[in-house]
Amino acid sequence: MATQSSNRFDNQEVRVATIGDVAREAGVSRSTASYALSGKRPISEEVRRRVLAAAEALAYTPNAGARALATAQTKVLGLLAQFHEDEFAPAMMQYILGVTNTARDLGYDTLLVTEADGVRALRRVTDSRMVDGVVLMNIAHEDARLPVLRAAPQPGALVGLPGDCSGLDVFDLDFEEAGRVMVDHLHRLGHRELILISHPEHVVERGGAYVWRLRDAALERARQLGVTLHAVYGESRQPAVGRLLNGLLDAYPAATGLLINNEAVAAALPSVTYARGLRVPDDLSVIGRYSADFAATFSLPYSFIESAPDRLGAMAVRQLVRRVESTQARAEPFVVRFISPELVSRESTAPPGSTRS
Amino acid sequence: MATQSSNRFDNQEVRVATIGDVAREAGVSRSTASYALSGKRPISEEVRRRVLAAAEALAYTPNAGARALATAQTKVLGLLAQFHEDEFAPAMMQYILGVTNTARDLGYDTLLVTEADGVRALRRVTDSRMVDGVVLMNIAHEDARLPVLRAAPQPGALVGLPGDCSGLDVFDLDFEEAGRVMVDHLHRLGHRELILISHPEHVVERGGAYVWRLRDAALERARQLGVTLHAVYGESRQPAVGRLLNGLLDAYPAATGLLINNEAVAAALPSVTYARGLRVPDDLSVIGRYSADFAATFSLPYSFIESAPDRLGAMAVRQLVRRVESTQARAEPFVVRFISPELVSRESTAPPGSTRS
DNA sequence: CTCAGCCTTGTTAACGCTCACACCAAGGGA
DNA sequence: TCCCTTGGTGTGAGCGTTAACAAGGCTGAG
Repeated sequence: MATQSSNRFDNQEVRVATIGDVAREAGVSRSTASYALSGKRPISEEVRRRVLAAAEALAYTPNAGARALATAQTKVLGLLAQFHEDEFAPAMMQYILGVTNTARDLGYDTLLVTEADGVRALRRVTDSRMVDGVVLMNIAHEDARLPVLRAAPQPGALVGLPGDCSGLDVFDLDFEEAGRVMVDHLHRLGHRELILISHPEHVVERGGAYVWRLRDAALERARQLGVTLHAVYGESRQPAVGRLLNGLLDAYPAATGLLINNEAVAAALPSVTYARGLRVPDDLSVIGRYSADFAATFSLPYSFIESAPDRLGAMAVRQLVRRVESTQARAEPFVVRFISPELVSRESTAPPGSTRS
Repeated sequence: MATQSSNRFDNQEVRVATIGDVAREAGVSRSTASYALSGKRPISEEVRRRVLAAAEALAYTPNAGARALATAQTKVLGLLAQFHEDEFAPAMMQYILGVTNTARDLGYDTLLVTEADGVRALRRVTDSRMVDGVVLMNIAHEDARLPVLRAAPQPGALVGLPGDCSGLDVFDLDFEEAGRVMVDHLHRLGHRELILISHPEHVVERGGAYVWRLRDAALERARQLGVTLHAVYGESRQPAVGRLLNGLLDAYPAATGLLINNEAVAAALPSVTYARGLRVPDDLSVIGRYSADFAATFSLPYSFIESAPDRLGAMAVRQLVRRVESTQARAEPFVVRFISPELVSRESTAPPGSTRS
């Protein structure tokens, strides 16, 4: 179970090379070594070679803490995500990867903070100057973190739309348009009674605006088109999801289309339709809202609105880094950008067949 | 689209309070303020109150970079995860949360590094002293990062079993035992022909030992028990997964049990069984291997071996922090710990019914 | 009365890096 | 001839924090 061999920590700390060591090895001053490495002022070819060789030989890597102290830049971005009880964590992964990968491409590392108390977490990472900027996720309509962010010395970017965007760069899917696209699409095919399943009610209570943004826009469009739309809260776990779906299909036998603004419900739907002998799209047309990646990994055969989590994460990071790196960019007005919902066809919609009932 | 209001970065940097400001405000020296805040040496009640009040009034938070430089401790752990093309990212989320949450409980933040080049990433975060220790995930049998980790000045912990554990703390599910438990369980119920679906072949080629560890142990046990076991590679995406499953069920009509060591395949199975009119467990017994959380969110109705990602992440972090914080703990021998596979019943197994064919 | 020893606080030197400010030599224009 | 520029390099201060060392005042024992 446990090896008896002694370990590499037995002998005292191996001292790692500093820029002073590199300078000595190359026979120059510390600043010359620094400049040769950074290229921030002209250095003779001869000296530059010697410094580079010395750095290579000593496997020199600048000490991040020291550099941060001297430059007031950490080259780290904070990523604040909140995972509430009962939330659908797996879908989050795509957003996170969008952020970490883009950050790295731009030369930044990412501090992932999943602390439940988001306000305290944000205050901690900004006040301590651990990060040059922050990306906030899981934005609530009235998000308690926003006042803290606005007062922070570092810039920040949001993935998700809050009630008040002032003083912030905001990126989100255009959920209103997504709702309209869903309704339009099925209306055009001839559907006249639809069901829209959103997230669980507690998500709304927590201020998850994307729920009502899509729903209200869908309801409005349905009203304009004379389509009946039953908008209901969803569930995020089994067996509640299954019960809910069966209950809805029983309650609205004339509904011929299903709109799903909730990954967990979409994931649960295939089992239910198969169990009930419903054919998609012959008996029931379905449109979801998630990412292509998510669809592929979870065998979701439905047409869907691409939620583009990676693109959103990337956009937020790019704007954030712009502000971090340029005083000029810092002074620019804040932006609120929406990604247009794109309907990806998986052929799960068709003109309504005979009524299901 | 963009507000015209000027922003808070227009005026120059708000200088944030340093410990010097706190000291001045409290009328003491910097070191006294430091000691009063850290409690590392006795301070009179009177002075301590003054310092605390000053710190409070100035909203003082220690500068992380400066502290790191002075103490040679960053209070940050690195989490190195590699997301290979075509890998099943969502299942990763649970492991990550296990790490970040436990780290935070112990007073550490987490630097999430998802860079494709894991060796370079590891070298960067350790050499630059950005982190006090690292947790490595997605361990390959011959993982190129391990030599780097062994040579690093910081301790590290692995989630996943490499070929050579020397000089490392390792935590993993006991995949061998998991394979045996699966086979034993179905054998006891009377099954005599089973199919085991693993990960895609490229996972094995990349050195994903958990694939063959479970498989080989299952094959060995099956041999001992006189059970026929068809072990095959899986797929991780639609529509390949569906094709694979259908193909297998056609190819082995006498098989009455399915063992699934692959989240993506498990997620895809319900659609296939429903489509084929197969009842679980009446016509087919199924056992998966994933986490309870995963099962709940993805409506997976199968009995499964709990893979306990959160527990593994937490164990790794706890051991890592022990080593980071205590010279004594550093000198202790390295450990390799396996979590025992626990079979969680969802009643998807039963004695074999009439042969499916 | 003196001095060891404790309690409390201050002084100062790091930690490793960057950058503003010299400084020097060589070359070119007036 | 002198001065000014320009290219190349060194010196040293400072980033904010900690901690080793020093030092003062007080108590109590001899």
